[in-house]
Amino acid sequence: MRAPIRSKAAVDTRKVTLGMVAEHSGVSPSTVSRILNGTAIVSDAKRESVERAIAELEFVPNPMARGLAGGRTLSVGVVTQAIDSPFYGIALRGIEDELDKSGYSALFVSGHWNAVEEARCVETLRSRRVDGIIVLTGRMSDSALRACAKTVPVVVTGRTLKATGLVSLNFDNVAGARMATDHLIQLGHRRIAFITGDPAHPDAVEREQGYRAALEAAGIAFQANLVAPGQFHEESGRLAMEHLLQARQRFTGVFAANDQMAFGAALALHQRGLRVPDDMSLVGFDDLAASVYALPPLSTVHQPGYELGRLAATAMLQLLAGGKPRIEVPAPRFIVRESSARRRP
Amino acid sequence: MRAPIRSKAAVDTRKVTLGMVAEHSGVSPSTVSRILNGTAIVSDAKRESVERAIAELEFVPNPMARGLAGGRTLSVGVVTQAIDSPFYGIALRGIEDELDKSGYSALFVSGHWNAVEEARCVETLRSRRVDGIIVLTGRMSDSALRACAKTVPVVVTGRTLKATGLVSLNFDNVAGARMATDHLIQLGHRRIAFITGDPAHPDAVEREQGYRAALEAAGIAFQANLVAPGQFHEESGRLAMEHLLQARQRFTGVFAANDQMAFGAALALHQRGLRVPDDMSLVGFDDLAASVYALPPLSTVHQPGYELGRLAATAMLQLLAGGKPRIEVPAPRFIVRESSARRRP
DNA sequence: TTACAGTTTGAAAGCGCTTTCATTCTGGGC
DNA sequence: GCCCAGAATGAAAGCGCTTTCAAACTGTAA
Repeated sequence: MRAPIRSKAAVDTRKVTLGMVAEHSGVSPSTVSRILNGTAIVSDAKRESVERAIAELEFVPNPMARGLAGGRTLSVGVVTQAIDSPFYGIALRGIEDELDKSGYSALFVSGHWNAVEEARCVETLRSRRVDGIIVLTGRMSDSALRACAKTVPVVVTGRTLKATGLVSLNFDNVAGARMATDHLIQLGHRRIAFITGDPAHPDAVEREQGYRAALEAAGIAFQANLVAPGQFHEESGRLAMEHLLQARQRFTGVFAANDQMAFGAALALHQRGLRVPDDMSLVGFDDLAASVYALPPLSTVHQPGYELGRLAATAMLQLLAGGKPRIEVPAPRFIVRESSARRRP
Repeated sequence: MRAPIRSKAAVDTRKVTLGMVAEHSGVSPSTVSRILNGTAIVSDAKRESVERAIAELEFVPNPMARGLAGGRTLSVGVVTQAIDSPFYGIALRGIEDELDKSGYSALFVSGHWNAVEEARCVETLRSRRVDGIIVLTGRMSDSALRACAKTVPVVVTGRTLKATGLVSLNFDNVAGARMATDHLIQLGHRRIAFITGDPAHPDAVEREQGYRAALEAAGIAFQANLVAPGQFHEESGRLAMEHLLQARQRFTGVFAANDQMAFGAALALHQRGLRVPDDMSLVGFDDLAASVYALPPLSTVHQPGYELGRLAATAMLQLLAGGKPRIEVPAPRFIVRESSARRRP
């Protein structure tokens, strides 16, 4: 550090220690620590003088020392699948924002949809002594998660799981998928194709359930050949659509288990010269930021990614504070845009 | 990962300390530390016995203790703008991947395109004692960055800057923008609109330079009223296009300073019933993953986000190792897809 | 006034690791 | 056979903070 302008405090910020603050304000280190952490009652006089010293010296506690001594690191690990995923990205932001408010910081690691890598991620986080772990969906087994929760607070999204030290936040995928399918049905569609997500992913299974439930409720027979397998990414959506089209199935609407696949499907349609929604209605799931700008803008189930992230962080914070979080996940909403239209007579 | 099967070591991993390893293998803690860090020569016999003990006990060094004692944290901070940005997201992944290989981990913080927040981010990172800081573009002044580099190694993208302890990786935006514009010119377009990025952002300025340079080289006069200001996000692109259209300017091609704005522009065009590329050619910049799935797929300048991230991380690693990184940033390439076509006679 | 519960405070012992510094071995060179 | 440079190792002092534990007060009941 060179010419830090700030007048008095040309002090090398990095080197100001709690001890110096103590000395500067004429109290013991213990007292400073107590004030810092609010661990005990301290007379107003001392508190004030210490606070002044902290300000003057620009003291910033060293998180490592804190962590070493106190056993807490004020950091929480977040296991995501891909840091660049459009859906998880926004959730990460929610987590970051919320955690930040409480002075915690997030450590992101990506499992890349791979149980082994995910386990490694958790190890990494544990070795970094994070105070808690947030798992965004992920591939690890429920039991692994439970085991993990034995030693460190865990918040997991995309599952419903009960255990001590473990909070799960599950979005109602079944209801969401049902809304999407119902929407198509209400527009007069009867032959509705479905592009699934990766079946190893609970979200995918639940969304298929919703699709089937809607069909059943409307008295439409489920047809296995109207279901094409996808992997939740664009290319798989394109391929699935391609597949559906090649199979010469007749259908007028498609529900893709997420928006990314819907984009891929839209491309396949475009390449075949089919127009959305005139020739084919298309709906997705997630309501990514990009869906508003899809051509045509995509009708889809809104999933509050940012909010979900914030809620997960909130739950973690409560867990860390020793509470029993009661978190309410927002209900799904269907957003009608331009990719779905009444079935042409 | 299931039940913690591993026979003997049902030991609580988190509690195995270097001291225990020392005891277990009959040497002093110093020796264990030396082996761990390769700081000195140790007889083969001891080394072996220590390594065995480490394996048996499943010892994992505590990063906090290491950090406290040794002054290194094996973590590098990354200042990004928005963790959910499609472009930066992929770069983050590159950074993560590369760092991971060397046992470092990344700490991401988002500045949200705001110099003040960014400064706070840097503070946070410093207080966490990261070993180095990678800044993805960002808003801070060059001098602030230089000052920062005095105390901790810094790698910054999106600028060209010389200083000790500071590496800058700049992508050739001018050349890229020129390629995009040239492409349109070669297709016969003469009246080419440009949607700028946020002028506070160097990338934006450079891309405009490239646009102008291409025009000039082709003997086309620059027209200020064919330039509409954007902010690098979709909505601003839509608005800019709207603006251009309303101004009743005549033009047959549009170059948006990034893909996100191109998406917005495409939507505006769509809403006006104008077709791409038949009525209007559109090109972008960045080559986001989503651009392949845009309708029609977007012609754009490929920017190697992942690679850029990896390179930044590599440079940081070299800096940390005390080297003088010589990093070569890949040259821009133009990717022709379907959003651009020969101007109709 | 004395004793005692309750409240503030400080001293000191770590947290788990790195790193001097000193010590014990080596093996040559004389 | 003796002395010394150099190699291998260990002892111990921190790194900056938290957290007992005990000491020093405070006020109050007897």
